[in-house]
Amino acid sequence: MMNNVEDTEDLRVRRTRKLMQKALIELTIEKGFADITVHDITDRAMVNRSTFYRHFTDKYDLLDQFMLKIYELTGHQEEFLPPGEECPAVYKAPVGLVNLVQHVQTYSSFYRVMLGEKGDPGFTQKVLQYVEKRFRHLLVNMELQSKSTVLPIDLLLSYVSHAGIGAIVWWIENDQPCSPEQLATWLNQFSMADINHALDAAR
Amino acid sequence: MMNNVEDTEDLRVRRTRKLMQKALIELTIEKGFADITVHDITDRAMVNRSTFYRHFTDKYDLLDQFMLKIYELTGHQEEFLPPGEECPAVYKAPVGLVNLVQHVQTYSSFYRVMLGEKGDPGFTQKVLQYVEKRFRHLLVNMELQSKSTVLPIDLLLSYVSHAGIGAIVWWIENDQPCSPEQLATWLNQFSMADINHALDAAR
DNA sequence: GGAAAAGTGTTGCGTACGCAACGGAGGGTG
DNA sequence: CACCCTCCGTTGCGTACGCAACACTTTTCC
Repeated sequence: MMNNVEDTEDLRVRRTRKLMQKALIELTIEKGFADITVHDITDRAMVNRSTFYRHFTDKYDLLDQFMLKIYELTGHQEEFLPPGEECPAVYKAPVGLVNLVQHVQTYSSFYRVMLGEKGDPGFTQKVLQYVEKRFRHLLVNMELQSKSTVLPIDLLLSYVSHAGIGAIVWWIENDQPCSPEQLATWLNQFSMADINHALDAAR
Repeated sequence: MMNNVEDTEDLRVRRTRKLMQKALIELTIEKGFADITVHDITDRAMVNRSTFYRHFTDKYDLLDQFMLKIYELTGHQEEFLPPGEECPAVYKAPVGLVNLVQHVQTYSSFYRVMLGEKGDPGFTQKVLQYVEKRFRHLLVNMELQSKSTVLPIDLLLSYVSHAGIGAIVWWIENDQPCSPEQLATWLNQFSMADINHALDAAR
């Protein structure tokens, strides 16, 4: 039991989880995350309540497993700036970032709620932590993290992470006024500019 | 096995059937009824193919079971004109008719295909036969069917049934330009006028 | 306050379903 | 013709799930 992340070949398992995730998303949009009960979810998903506990410990666990999609989408961050190289005037946004923004667009109603007042603070925190982690990873790949001695690196990370979430929030609360690729490109430009600016200051 | 119409308490059974009906509707809209295979349906519904045959003999059977909804919606035809009474200028449409039109509206994309060139002729025939049956039932309730000796009653039934379908087709192919209640009222007015006219001619 | 109701989390047993495999009927392509 | 491929329809076995019931905690309401 509680075979959490892994492959789960059985069609019944995949279907059941999909139905419950779908129910969670719909219900979150309708009444906010806090007011949702396990009974609500299983009712909507046409699944017995006991089955819920075979897969998840609670609704937060279900939410976490939904977030795995984000990890998958951004898991392969192939592209990064070669060390010491100047930033070109026009960036092509990394594939992972475009995937992420497209994913947000697909579930925009859900994210609008979850990142807002009727959402879950823990969710926002987890998203922030993951974004920070990705940025930290990026800096490691750039082999530049050691140079930054003047400006605290954690300040920089918190800064760009919150900024990225801010851009996403603006985007979904204004009904995605630009394409995902456009937003991803801007996000990439701004965050890279911030990072490079911080590194310049540190030199 | 093959417990066709009945209650089917088990949640798994109801869910499985619902998922397959949903898949059928979606696929019909996407590629037409003729091109759908059992594999397509089970794939979309996230159900094993063998499970399909536990519930239905083929896709036509699945389609038939979807039509049961129509029978349920129109099953209780409470209101009908008292015999010999004059038709009032403004009708209130029968509940069953309003329910039917609302149901068509809910699945309008599906009916648009099914009643059109990419649909199934047998489906249209079944709808027509059912509508005829309802009209025949109505005439029996009005206790007026015996009076019609000049005009063949089957001609009248075929006339008003096809006319009703025609109105529905116009309605869904023009994106429901009026409310279901409005359409139901018109349908009721016209068909009742036709029936009474035929009866007058027979007198 | 105290009772009723709603929500959580767990259990054993029966069953609907997934899986793999089968044979068979078209239906195109060399 | 033989060959492959798709789709159909069925079967036996193992398993995920539904159901009912349970104790417990938290909410709601008079």
